[in-house]
Amino acid sequence: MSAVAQATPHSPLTFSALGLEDRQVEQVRAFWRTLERFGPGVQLRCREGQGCKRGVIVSGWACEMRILPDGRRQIFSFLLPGDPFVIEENTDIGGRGIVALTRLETIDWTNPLLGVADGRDALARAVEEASRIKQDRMLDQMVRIGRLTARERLLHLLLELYYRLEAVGLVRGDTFRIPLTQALFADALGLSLVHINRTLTQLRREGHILLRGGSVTLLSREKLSAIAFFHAHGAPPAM
Amino acid sequence: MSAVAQATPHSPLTFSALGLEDRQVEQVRAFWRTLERFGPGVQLRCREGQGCKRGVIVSGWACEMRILPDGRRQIFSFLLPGDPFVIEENTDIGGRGIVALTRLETIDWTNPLLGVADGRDALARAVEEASRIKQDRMLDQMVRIGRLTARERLLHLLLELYYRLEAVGLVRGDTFRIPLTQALFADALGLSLVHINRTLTQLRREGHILLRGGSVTLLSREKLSAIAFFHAHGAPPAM
DNA sequence: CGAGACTTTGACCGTAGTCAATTTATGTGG
DNA sequence: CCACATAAATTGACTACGGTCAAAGTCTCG
Repeated sequence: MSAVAQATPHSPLTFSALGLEDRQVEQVRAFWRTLERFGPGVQLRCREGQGCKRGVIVSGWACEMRILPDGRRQIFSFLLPGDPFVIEENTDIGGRGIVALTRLETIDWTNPLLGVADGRDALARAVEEASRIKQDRMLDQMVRIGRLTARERLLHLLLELYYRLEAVGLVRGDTFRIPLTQALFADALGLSLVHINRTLTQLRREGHILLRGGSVTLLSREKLSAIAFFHAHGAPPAM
Repeated sequence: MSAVAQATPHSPLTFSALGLEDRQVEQVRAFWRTLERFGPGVQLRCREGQGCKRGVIVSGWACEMRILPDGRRQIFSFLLPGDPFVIEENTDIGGRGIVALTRLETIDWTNPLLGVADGRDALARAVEEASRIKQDRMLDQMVRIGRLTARERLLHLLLELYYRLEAVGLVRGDTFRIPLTQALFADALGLSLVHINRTLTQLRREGHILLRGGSVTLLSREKLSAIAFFHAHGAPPAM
């Protein structure tokens, strides 16, 4: 419970996982000086000439997406508090953009911790692990849009978000805040806005979910997981 | 003229012809001792207890896929000669399996080259680059199955395979060998076998492609790329 | 030549898309 | 606190892309 932990009210995972010692607090302060803020809809970009930028989401949501020349969009993944990300230089067509979905805060994790051998290893390991889990989620996303039905896709995505947010302490009971419009669901799941609406309505009528005013509640995650073939990734509780 | 793609058991090349120094010959021999063969349909697995296995495809095709409990399949990517791959321990449900689609030859790239400083760096860089490009292709795959129509998906995938195979010298003119059944196309593109068949028939009738007996010809890649919103990855010709 | 795998075709169905209008938040300035 | 503007959600009518089922035709290879 150091000053560090208190400085991250929205993101309990990021630093506690690193086990920083007191003498490293100054390093962390430097870390926080790299804080950046973005408004909803803003695309994250890296400085001119720099190869790329590596950061971590502190608060807010973002997404990785591509836009086709004719306007179709595909969202690849959602970035939640605690998630590391990399912005590539090539930000335009054919690439992958990162866009803030809410007010967003990020920090840089490349420079400040250089030289802190211990923290660096822990950080590297944590980021590597996060990267591995993210790859798994990319595969989940492909299965969703490639082989699941609309209702399965929605439930599968909601379950993923539930467990990711739970891991960073952003779930209360069975409920969490979700700043996604139905248009964003559509672009993430490869469906039309209208069909998302109808499927959500159906799921509500069947008593599977509650969804209003930016909050979702998943009733009986057990049952929903079975319906949507969902399996959680990351640190498995094993038994 | 890729050495990797062409190197086969029949290759009569002598080491002296390659200009290798004596001390390197043993390294290369060790390298080739890790050659493994798999038959079509066989799933690649790692030794018991080992964390994972890293290899490179020498000849043949494979794919990464997941199978759902109810039998639905999603193919994530195809592995072609020259492609590096990693086999994870957890090979079962919820994971990602690598399956040979043809007779397959692979080599290990972890042990043998350790200690060859120069080669190690080059190898590491090459694999890192390959990994980056593969990530980009994963995003392409998501756009395909999430936002493209059946005809666009097929053309987009065929174009990807064309350029990847061209890069390793496996294309002659506009034509290349493609060991994929229509069922595999279906599982890769999130469509049904029947619809793949109809779409292919249509593309043939329209004069876009030739496809018979395991060979494809792409007529006018320019036009097809425009239709399918295709952009090649990897070493960009830039100008 | 025969068995099995693969492809092709037809008939019909259903999930999801499109278009368009209406209703309901959400938010902002007066 | 209300009026208005805008974004988001909802609903209906209709369309169509793609799925399913089933049968027949081809190709391969032992």
